[in-house]
Amino acid sequence: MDKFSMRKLGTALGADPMAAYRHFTDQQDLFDGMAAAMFDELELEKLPWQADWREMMRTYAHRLRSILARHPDAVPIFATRPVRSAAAIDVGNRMITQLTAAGFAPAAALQLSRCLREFAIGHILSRVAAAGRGRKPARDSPEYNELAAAADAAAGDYFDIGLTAMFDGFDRSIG
Amino acid sequence: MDKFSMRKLGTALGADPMAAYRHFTDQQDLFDGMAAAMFDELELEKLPWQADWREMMRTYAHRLRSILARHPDAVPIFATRPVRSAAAIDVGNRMITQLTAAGFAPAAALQLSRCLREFAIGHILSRVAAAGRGRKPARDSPEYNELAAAADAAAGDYFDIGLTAMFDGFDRSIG
DNA sequence: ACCTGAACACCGTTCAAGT
DNA sequence: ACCTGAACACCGTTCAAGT
Repeated sequence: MDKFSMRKLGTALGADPMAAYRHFTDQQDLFDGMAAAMFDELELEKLPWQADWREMMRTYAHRLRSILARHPDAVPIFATRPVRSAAAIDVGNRMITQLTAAGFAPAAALQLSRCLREFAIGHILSRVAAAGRGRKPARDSPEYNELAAAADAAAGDYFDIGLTAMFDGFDRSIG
Repeated sequence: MDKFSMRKLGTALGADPMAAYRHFTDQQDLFDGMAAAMFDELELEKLPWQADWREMMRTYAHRLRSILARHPDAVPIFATRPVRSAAAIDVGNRMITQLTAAGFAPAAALQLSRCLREFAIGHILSRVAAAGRGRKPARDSPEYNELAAAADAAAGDYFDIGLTAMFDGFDRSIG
């Protein structure tokens, strides 16, 4: 698959190259729509809102990660724009509500939710970025890739470890 | 300032539009160089390697954030590629060394350093992304921006709070 | 050996002309 | 009212031709 373009989108879907402009005013507008559509994949109704706040937030973060992992080419698009769709605002509000009910001050609840989202996005972004480089010969110094591979093997899948650290750290602010 | 291009880079520096190709083979190659140059701004020799591991990691994360904040247009470029420069490898090795000396298992040291970098990049990326949208009228629903602004005011600068949470969480793995 | 600029194969976006 | 495709102002990259 080669690089995305507005023209290719239309032709790939069997329409004329300008067809996208009949649905979106702009490339930015289309990208905003893509980010909102990815957020919708969270299926907010199915998130465990009634569970313990750690399980709720953990499930949210893991689902976000797996959505982004399914669309690696769209990760940079998702990561570089704030999503302000109805679903995004809804998820945000529910999270704050549940976290404050669990004992967090409103500001701390907001901070926790943001830290989590930022960590998840940074994490998947680095995974996608690293994956995008594996192919090339890297004629300069092939040792780097081996070193990176060895490091990856040693670190394993540390996403959940990072999440747990965040939870443990924020947990202290409840007492 | 309008969008970057290889041609504009040359002309902006008083040379011909193709001048960049005499120094870099590619746009990717130039971007890799930019990311490495930003990493060099860390001035690794001046990091507090001998300090407590928390202070060391905190200083590293804050310096990384302020470097990226100084170059907002380059943040997406930095965030979407792994930096494998000599300075980057050096910083990584020193961090692992100091963290293991502080009592972390090698794998945990690697995980902590990665979680921190990913959180820092995700954090600054979301700040840059949010800042890039403030200008537009947002004819659809101006309330979103006010809501976001109110939320920002309530959350304040929570970067250090996120860092501290990570530290506290990983601290438990030492005992 | 280095520099230049024309040329190629694309882009995003607009808009007059068709139906 | 919707669709089409030509046109405009760009891109990244290559490469023959100059010096």
